[in-house]
Amino acid sequence: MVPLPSLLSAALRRALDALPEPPPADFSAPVTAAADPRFGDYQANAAMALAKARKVNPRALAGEIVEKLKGDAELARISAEPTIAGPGFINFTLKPEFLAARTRALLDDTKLGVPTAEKPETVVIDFSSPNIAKPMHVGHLRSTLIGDCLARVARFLGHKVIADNHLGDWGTQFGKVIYGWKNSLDRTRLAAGPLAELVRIYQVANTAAETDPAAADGCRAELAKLQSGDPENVGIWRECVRISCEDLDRIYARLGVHFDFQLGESHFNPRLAPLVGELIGKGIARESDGAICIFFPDNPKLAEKPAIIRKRDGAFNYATTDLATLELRVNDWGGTKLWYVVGAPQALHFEQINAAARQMGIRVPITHITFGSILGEDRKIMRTRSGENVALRDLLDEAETRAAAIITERSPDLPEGDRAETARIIGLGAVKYAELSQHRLTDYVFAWDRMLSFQGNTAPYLQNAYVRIRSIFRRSGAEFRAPERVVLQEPAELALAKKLAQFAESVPAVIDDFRPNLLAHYLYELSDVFHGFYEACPVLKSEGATRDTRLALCELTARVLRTGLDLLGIAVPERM
RNA sequence: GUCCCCGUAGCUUAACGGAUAAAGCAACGGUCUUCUAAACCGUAGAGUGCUGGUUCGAUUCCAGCCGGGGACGCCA
Repeated sequence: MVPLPSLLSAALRRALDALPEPPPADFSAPVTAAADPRFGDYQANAAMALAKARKVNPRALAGEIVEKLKGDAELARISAEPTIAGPGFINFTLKPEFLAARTRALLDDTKLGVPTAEKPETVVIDFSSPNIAKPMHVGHLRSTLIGDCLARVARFLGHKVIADNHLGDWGTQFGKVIYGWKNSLDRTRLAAGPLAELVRIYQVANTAAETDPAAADGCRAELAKLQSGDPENVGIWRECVRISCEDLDRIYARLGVHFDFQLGESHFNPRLAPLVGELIGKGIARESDGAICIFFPDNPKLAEKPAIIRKRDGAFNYATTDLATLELRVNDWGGTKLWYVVGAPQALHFEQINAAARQMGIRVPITHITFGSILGEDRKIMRTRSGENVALRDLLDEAETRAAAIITERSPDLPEGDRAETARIIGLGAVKYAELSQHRLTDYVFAWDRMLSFQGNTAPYLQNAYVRIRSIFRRSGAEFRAPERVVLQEPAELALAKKLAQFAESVPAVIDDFRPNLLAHYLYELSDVFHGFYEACPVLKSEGATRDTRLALCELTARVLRTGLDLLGIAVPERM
């Protein structure tokens, strides 16, 4: 199904081409949803843009374009006669009959009007990427939720998506973990809470390394032994990875986040030395101050910022692993787009990776999808080591607890057995929506009340709209059957039908600029319009075609809400 | 010092270069004998950090400044 803006834009293009002096083929003539209902439903600023280039009066040019539009039979089917307003806007108002037909057609479309990508890509998305041996905290939320949402949306649009969790399972911290394991492990605690014990021994070793040079040397020695393949240390490392992954799997299951692969940094270990050798051989990398570096003399911004791919002590690092990962994603997985949902502090790193990839002959676009920082009360970025930041599990627990309290208070009739599950859905939804509904580049200070709000522009508001619809269908006592015809009369019906048709535009917009908040915003508006419809238009008390139409609008709204929320990774309850 | 991101009502946020800057929270006042009041309606509240520039049109693009966050060779 072709989205409405595309249909209108095509008509506009035909009109432009019919002008005595048509604009060039690359002149873009987009049609967008009107900023204000008073201006109709859709608007085009092509006349103003074209008039600017030609230095003519925009309103006069708009008049010429509208004259051509009037002769367009296809447009006449969709829109009333376009009008000219303001400095030269061309405004379209959809015909109720057209909107009714579209609403009816959407009921038969499993994609709810969202067009499939014309050119399907193989997108490899790198997100979440926590470090092993540390519990996930609220700072991990952004990458995890944004990445998961982008993966869901890209998949829905028809792209092949490979979600990869690039676990930090092979770093300097393992020297400390192993040192701690050998010197201060408490087996009883390990049995009781494996991950907590790993964190504890890490912290003990870390503190020791900071104060006692002998302990610091010990940590380094354990790391060196691990990296050289010492069986005992490798065994301890494996056990740590197993413990951590069990914990991570639980939290991802709870979040409903899915990965196709979870290849940690360690996976690429065997490839690092050969890769560096090849890069030296090809003249891409060279020695500098004892380290092996890739220089970027052609890039002014990176001219003095080489990427170090082998440290002076012979060890490899982050950049080396990322380049090896890149090879796998492009050569073995056939990735045609690589997306990295990683915090803004790593911007320089990814510029280097991008530049290095080009020198290696990799042409696949690499996009670093940055996001703002989650700050602590001190307005400083939340870091894993600072300790006082909130564990992700605690946040989710608190979300469910608060949701459960509200359910008990407001919905005492909800069966006891359903309450825990409903609290889970609502609590988790609130947390996810709080994150996904805001612009990804905004920094924000973590606050419980912000993450756990259940009123206003929140997930429960959208879930409540869905629940109200489900309630109507429960009371109607009959399965929904799509009517022969949809007949739109009331303003609230028309408004809802228009908003439903815009789902088709909202979903692709998420991918265009990696902005889940655009979809969240659309779903909020849809819910808002629905609540207005709900107040104005009784469904079950109406009769005949009106009742059929209203039931159809309810059903479609429910489908769009369920689908849209699912793209955000948010579930819907049947009751709340 | 160089570079990157951010700066919008009291608070939290929204707005492909477009029309009178849009919501939520908090405040105040109304709506449950009528499909779930986690809802709806109404009142009040900013002219988008500052100064310039480009444009018919700037919250959006450009320059400088101020404020906040971050990055800048052997952490990841």
